[in-house]
Amino acid sequence: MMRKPCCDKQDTNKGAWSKQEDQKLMDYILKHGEGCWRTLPQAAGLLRCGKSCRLRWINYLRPDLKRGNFAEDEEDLIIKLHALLGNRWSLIAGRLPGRTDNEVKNYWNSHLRRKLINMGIDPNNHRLSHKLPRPPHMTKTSSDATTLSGLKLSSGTIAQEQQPVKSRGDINCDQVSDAGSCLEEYNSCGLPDLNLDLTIGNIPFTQSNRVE
DNA sequence: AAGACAGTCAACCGCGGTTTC
DNA sequence: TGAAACCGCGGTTGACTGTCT
Repeated sequence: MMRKPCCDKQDTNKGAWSKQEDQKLMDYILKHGEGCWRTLPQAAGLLRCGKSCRLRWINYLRPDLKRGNFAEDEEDLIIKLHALLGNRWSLIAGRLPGRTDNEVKNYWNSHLRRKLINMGIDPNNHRLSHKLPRPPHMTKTSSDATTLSGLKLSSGTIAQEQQPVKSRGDINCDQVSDAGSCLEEYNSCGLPDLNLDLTIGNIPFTQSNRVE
């Protein structure tokens, strides 16, 4: 027997969520917990598809969300992780308590990308870009390393050359599937030691607590 | 004051992997 | 075992807001 489609798109609302919808979703999940997004809208009395409910909960309603401006250590961590993982926003967000992948992605695209470009760093591969104008503090010859609020960026390969991601789950470091193992692979590949301290607050990046 | 433009971010879309039947 | 639905992800869009001219 075939399953029913997740929702009848003709009968669902789209666009911005109203306060009433938020409240219904919040009440339902706080009472029944997350999961079964397909049946949730009807059970919660919402004219939304399950996908939309999930997104709204994860990105906006979850009580453990931090929201507000990103701290400097959060910025540094995003940059470090992006150098390692590329646009794997969910993995990056997993290392930032209270942040969502959507939030990290938006922040990267609107702030951090430009910040790196202004520093003369190509945000795609985290290499110094020779085509871009380099700020004065980066032109000195005594040391060809620069610091981004504590993030040491050597002049050579800062991260692995970011190759186009062919498909989901396809990542450098021989198909590793998470940041922790990627770090191990990364260091064993003979690549530069980046001294990547991937911690935020008091949550160190370890194999035991790594995101899946 | 108003129109143009740029920046931000919530939400949608479509894809690929996984699960279910 | 294969087809279809589910789920989660990254890319993209579009509404809204702030700034500039």
